[in-house]
Amino acid sequence: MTTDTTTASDCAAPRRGRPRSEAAEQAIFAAVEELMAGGTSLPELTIEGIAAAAGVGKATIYRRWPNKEALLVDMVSRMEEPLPSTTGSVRGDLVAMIEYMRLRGLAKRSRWVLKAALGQMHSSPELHAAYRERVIKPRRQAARELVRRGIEEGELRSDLDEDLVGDLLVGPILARSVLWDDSDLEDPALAVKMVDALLQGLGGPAARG
Amino acid sequence: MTTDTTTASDCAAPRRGRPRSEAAEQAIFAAVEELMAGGTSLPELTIEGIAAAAGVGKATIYRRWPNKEALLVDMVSRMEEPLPSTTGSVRGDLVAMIEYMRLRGLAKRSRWVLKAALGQMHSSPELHAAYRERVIKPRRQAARELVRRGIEEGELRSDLDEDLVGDLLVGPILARSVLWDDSDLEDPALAVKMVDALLQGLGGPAARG
Amino acid sequence: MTTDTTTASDCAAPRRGRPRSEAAEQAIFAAVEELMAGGTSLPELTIEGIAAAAGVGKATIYRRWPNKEALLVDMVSRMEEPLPSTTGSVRGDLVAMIEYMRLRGLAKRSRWVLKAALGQMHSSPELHAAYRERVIKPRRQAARELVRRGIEEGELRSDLDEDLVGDLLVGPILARSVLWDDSDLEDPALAVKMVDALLQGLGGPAARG
Amino acid sequence: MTTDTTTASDCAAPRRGRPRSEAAEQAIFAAVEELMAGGTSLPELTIEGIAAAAGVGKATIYRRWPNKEALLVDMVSRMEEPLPSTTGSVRGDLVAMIEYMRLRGLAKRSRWVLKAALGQMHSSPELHAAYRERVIKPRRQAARELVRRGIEEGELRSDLDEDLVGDLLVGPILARSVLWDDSDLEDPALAVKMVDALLQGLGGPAARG
DNA sequence: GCATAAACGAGACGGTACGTCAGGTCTTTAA
DNA sequence: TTAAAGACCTGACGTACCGTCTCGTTTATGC
Repeated sequence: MTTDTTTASDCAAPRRGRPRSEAAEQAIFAAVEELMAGGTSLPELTIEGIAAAAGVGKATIYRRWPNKEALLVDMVSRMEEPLPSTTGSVRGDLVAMIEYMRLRGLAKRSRWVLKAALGQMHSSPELHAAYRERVIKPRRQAARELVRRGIEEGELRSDLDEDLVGDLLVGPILARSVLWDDSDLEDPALAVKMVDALLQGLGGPAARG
Repeated sequence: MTTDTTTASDCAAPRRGRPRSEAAEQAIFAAVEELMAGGTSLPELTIEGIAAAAGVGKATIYRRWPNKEALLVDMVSRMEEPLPSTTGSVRGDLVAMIEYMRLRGLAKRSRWVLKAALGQMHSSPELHAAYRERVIKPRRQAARELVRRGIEEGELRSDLDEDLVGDLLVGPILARSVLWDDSDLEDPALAVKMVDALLQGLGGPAARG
Repeated sequence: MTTDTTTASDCAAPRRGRPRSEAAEQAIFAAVEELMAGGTSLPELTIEGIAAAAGVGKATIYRRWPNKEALLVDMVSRMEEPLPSTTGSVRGDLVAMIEYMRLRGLAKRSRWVLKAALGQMHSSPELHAAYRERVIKPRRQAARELVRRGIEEGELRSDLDEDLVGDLLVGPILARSVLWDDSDLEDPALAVKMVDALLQGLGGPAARG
Repeated sequence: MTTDTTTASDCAAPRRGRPRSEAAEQAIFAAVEELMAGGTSLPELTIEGIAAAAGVGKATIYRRWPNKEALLVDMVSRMEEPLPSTTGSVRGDLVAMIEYMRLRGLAKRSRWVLKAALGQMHSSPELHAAYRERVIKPRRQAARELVRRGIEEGELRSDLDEDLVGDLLVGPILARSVLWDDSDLEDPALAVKMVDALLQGLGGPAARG
């Protein structure tokens, strides 16, 4: 999706000519953030505007990403930080993971990028795939890993499909952060409540009896 | 956002001048469906193209909706059918609701509209609000209603926030239908599995003990 | 070019149905004059605007004239007043004719119509012809008549083509009123100067000797 | 009104960015001529059509001229060739000047442009001014110059306003070429007849006696 | 050290779609 | 039947961006 020149710096070929300017790249990222922070909606965010705001030629952007969406996905995947999954118990890790997603959904800086990429990703199949490959899949993978560990350690039921359990855990927080209002994320105890409710089940006395 | 002509059909004023053509409206809807069915991606779906496919002037579209997104949201909300919430037990109703959403997510005809509106809705706040008001809110409302009934009848725990319970039930299926792949919806027993897992809880012997 | 209904009011047929509103016609004329007086340039003068300003439906205009230009030509030809050709000497009549054209060129009310029609008349051949037939031809005809009389009475040379003499007399004042600035028409003695200069000839001593 | 690129070719500033394509400019001019030659009337001559015929984007036209009229005025002023005022006697020069205007009025290639610009120039004051400044004023200036020379050399009367004399000479041919029919220009001896008639005067025996 | 080669800013290029406006026609209800 | 109102289809308007392509300049390397 993006060019390999930056990551593949250890390439054997000598790459003659003037190297790509790192400063330009940073200026582009900064311009996008600044524009979005300044109330620019996503369709209003044009390559032309980014180039102008960054003091950069349009070709300098197109040399790095084939289109606006690729640039955004690239920005998103760069913002992904490793899950802080280092806690002891599986329940604690689940809470940590959901809390992490809650905070990301709340964070002003990353929220628009998240929503943007999610929103626009349906436009083209390849972008959709790229986003799922680089952002969603790792998260689901981490969730599944956690679920597997929980099953092994007996903290989670073993008679259920791992993927299903993973989605039951991750789905609600994703829906709240992406599809609905931001106000639904403000409760600091949300992660704990969610995990506990899910672990214990929603059934009342009638169902439990 | 949308025209009042359909809802305000009981208006007292005589509405002078030539009335809006119902045929044109249907032609527009049909053209959108046809184009999307024909592999047109969402940004490729232009007002100009819709007008041409419908054999209609652009102004006839702009007279009804201010932009493409409003047209899509309108289409979505017209496709909304009342939930078949007529079953006996609360668990049965929950299954029915989730099954309904699963089928809607699978249905070729409505899926792209759903995704489209969801995807593009982040572009402008007013559209976002409109979509939430006319599509999401009713669904959440229905879910909450069901949850309340479940609590009253003892089928659901009474010590939890109703909204939270509603989201725990609705979130996973929404995430699967909107954010992820369509292949995750193919299991016909999915709704039953989800509801039962949620009601009984995900906790294993360690947590339960 | 225009409809005959107004002039042919003595038509034998009973003309069933609601008769055409004379008030509407006057309102249209008034609206055009008002708009033009209000600084509306000619391409800005739209049928739609006229109808709105006159409080009249567009169809009411189209029922009378096929297009904007026809309406203007009709207005021009209605404004044409008979030449005051009642004076004694031919020289006096020539001066009167040119003075009449000078005043028409200066008159705020008729100037824009004159220029408008002249300007737009090149757009379509039939309009061009209509304008020439109803406005230009009568003037040239009157001028030629005058020239013929002048030749008969010995006040004008008889060895020249009548049309040429007519144009030599009428051309300069027409050019000044239509093609050039309005400031060139302000001299009240212009008509006398022109006619006398033309009658006596522009040649100086060298040519005359 | 027009771009400076052609006239200000000696500009000191480096003119950054890709330079404007001379080929595109020529293609535009050619397209206009071709369209007009092909029977397109002036209001039918759209920017859209010109761009299509020239194989050029609309923006390429709008980058150079603010509207259709400016483009036409520019074309007219580029077609202006220097008057062939090199003859010996003042009378000869006058004949040459009027003959030149007669031929321009007859010339198929320039006639429509002339009429077009003259016709449309009344639409907007700035265009009117531009046309007068770049086309009409030079012609009148040349005529006045000639008149002054004629007065000095005694070939023209010295007791008349120079401007008036100029208009008496130029007005008739202008009226014939612009306002009236083309058939009035066909006589090859027209210029000589006009000048001689004007120099000798139109007055007959009665006036002369 | 000096050519080579690529990236740089700027901005013009051919296009496409935008949302608006007006043209001229047609279909309502009211007079 | 005409009037007003206003919706209809058509098509041009002038603008904004798209993604590509020159320009002249700058900046690294490699001969």
